[in-house]
Amino acid sequence: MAEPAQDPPAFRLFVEIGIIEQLARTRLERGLPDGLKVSQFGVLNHLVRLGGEWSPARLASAFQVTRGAMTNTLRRLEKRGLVRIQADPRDGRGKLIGITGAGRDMHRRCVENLGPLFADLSGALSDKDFASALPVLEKVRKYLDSHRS
Amino acid sequence: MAEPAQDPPAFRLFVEIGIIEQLARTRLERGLPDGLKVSQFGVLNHLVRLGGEWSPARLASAFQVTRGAMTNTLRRLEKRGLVRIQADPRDGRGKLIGITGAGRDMHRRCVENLGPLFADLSGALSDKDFASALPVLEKVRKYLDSHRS
DNA sequence: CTTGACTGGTTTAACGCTAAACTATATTGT
DNA sequence: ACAATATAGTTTAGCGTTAAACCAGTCAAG
Repeated sequence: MAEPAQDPPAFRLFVEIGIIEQLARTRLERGLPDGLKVSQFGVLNHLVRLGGEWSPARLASAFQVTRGAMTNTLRRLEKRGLVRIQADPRDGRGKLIGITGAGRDMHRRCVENLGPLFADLSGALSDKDFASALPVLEKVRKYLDSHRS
Repeated sequence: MAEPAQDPPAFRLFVEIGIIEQLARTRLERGLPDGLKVSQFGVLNHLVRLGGEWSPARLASAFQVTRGAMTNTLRRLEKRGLVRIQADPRDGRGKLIGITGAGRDMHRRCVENLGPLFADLSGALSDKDFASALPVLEKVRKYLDSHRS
């Protein structure tokens, strides 16, 4: 049912990645509370883990999406009261994004809801499996990131 | 610039996959002739490699997208004359998709245009690297595929 | 037969993403 | 100081995707 094995390994890797991305996204989204999207949870998770105030541009760069996409994500998060958007006092063009208390609560709920899903996955594959694939993926990501003409 | 290392390996793997999918898709699309999209090239490649006539439902299942998405992709391919859509003589509901001569030509042009990109990538990573990540990704894909409640 | 359940394909609404154009503010070089 | 350039954020158009509702044709059990 997958792609023919005659394709070169690099190509097959991209095909696998494309399919997994699709399946994982819809799967995660079904587990996220209140219709929250993966992109929105990603930003919340980022802010909770790393803390502090982030400009939209830095967030866009961290997630490798366009600034337009980040504008959209942040607007939806703000509309729910999950992040706070202020003007950057040091740069008249800039804004600063911080997480709110409601944002932290929502993040906690997300992590709880996602727990069983990752637990199931850990039954099928070990952390070692995941860890063995990570270095290659990081290399691919860094290559694509730096060589994006 | 990526996701914090404190997240569990499975989570980090999904984050990497999400970012790579995005970067790879836009990168491939810039290399594809005449504004062809990755999803459209995927179907052409499938038909060229495996040959024969395929129903939209089988194609949707092969690529793990909804039938609605495949309807859309096939309509665009047909509008360009790259595939042929006929009624299935054995099933009044079904259709059969086949590639046309123009479709084969387009596929050849795609492969030519994509050549340099994959050549560059082979400079940064070996086939061995790709091959080492593939088994884990296949396991993840199969797990997500079978357990999609 | 005929009813009920299933499957194939389409359509629509809602969302995410990119690319490109645009405004406003910073920064750099002369 | 000033002009040219770069950066921050927004907006719009276009495409892809899912989910859900829908119609038409198939198939199996009474």
